Amino acid sequence: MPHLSANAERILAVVSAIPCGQVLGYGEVAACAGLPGRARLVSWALKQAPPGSDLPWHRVLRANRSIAFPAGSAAYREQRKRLLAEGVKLVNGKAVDRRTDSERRSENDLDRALWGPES
DNA sequence: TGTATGACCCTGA
DNA sequence: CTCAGGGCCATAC
Repeated sequence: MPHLSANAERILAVVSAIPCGQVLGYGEVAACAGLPGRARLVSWALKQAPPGSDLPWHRVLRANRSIAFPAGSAAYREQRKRLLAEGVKLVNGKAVDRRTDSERRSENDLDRALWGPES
């Protein structure tokens, strides 16, 4: 196994800690690993990561929540497949994790209860 | 040593 | 919404 830098190790650790059904941006992962502004290092680390590992690489998206691979490529389809399998919706090429969705739903319910059905 | 490339990001127009 | 400009870091040539 090639020896990865400490930075790359931290990055991969953060990625592996992303809960199922949730997604993070490259920049967010970098910041979470204590490397703000080093989004590029995240992509590099993911490429270096051994295939076959349990690393949930598919939960890492762009800052705008879109898949980083060229649309239609094999990797793109693979990532989309894995995300859908975890309940992550893909609307207009952009991902919406379940947590945000349910939060928004309960938020709407609360708003309706407090303010009434119409605005 | 210097340039080019990438699973990127932010700001401003 | 798009586009351009600058920043970022590791690798390859």
